[in-house]
Amino acid sequence: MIDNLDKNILNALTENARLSYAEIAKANRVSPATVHVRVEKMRKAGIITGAKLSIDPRKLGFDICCFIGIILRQAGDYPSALEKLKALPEVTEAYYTTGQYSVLIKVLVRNIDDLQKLLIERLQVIDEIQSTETLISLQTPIQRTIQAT
Amino acid sequence: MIDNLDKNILNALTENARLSYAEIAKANRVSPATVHVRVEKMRKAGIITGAKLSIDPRKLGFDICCFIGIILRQAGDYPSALEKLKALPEVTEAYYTTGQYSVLIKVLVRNIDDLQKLLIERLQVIDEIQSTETLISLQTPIQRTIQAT
DNA sequence: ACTGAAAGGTAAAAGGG
DNA sequence: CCCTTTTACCTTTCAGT
Repeated sequence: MIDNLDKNILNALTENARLSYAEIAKANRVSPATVHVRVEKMRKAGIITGAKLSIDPRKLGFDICCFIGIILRQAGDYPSALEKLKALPEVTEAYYTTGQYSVLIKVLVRNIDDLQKLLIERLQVIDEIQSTETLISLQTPIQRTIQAT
Repeated sequence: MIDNLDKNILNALTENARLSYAEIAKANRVSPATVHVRVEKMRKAGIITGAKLSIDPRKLGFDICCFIGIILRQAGDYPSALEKLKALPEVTEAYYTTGQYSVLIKVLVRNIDDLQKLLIERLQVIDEIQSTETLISLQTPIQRTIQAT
């Protein structure tokens, strides 16, 4: 399926997506054309889905990161609740989960006031939501990508 | 601090980090060199922290994504617990949080067996950890970056 | 399937308004 | 502060092995 060269290319690019194919090629003693072919192959296979710039949300004024565990009234409420969550730009991630909560979302907001408004005026008014539990993230000490092995 | 051009560049690149400066320049009716200067400025300011390849973990055999809420025995246990969590490659994210849990981690594993082994043999044996609660993510319907506004 | 060379395009640096 | 120009490098393609 994927060999060592593929893995090395993936691991190099997941660290730094703007690394040139030429440099990766040199490190792996192959030609830049080969790196190009491999990347295209993995893109077509759906292994590589894109490349995103990493930005520091705090530098853009989003000082608060938190997770909100959402408990829905009924399991069947999930699709319509999701549509309403998608409409909130502060919600950057959502996970449909088993366990404690039905949905776990990650939100970025500018300050505590914005968080409070989001919770009271835009989340808790959603009919499908029974209750929410907020976990404010004080620090993000680990942030990395899975290594291809 | 940052103007509209900066914001447009950020939003374009957060969507697709391999977009060429020439294309961004054309869309904003400025020269490619200007885009380059702005990007460098934002990199030096710490707004842009890097670029990462997005990959599909399932295509690499990591079929299970879950969040684990960790309750520590004592608040002071955090630094040493964190070091032990960093040593586990399956832990891709960690958040130090207020509320329900002390630490929330995101883990990627290949299958249920690996999850069970991780929980029992490598997490619950950590002295600083009092208890854990696992939320298995069945689906990730929202995954996006904050928009600069 | 990889390589090497060729063509086109892009990034980065320098100079001018 | 932004533009144009320039140079060097990079990506991408294709014929050949």
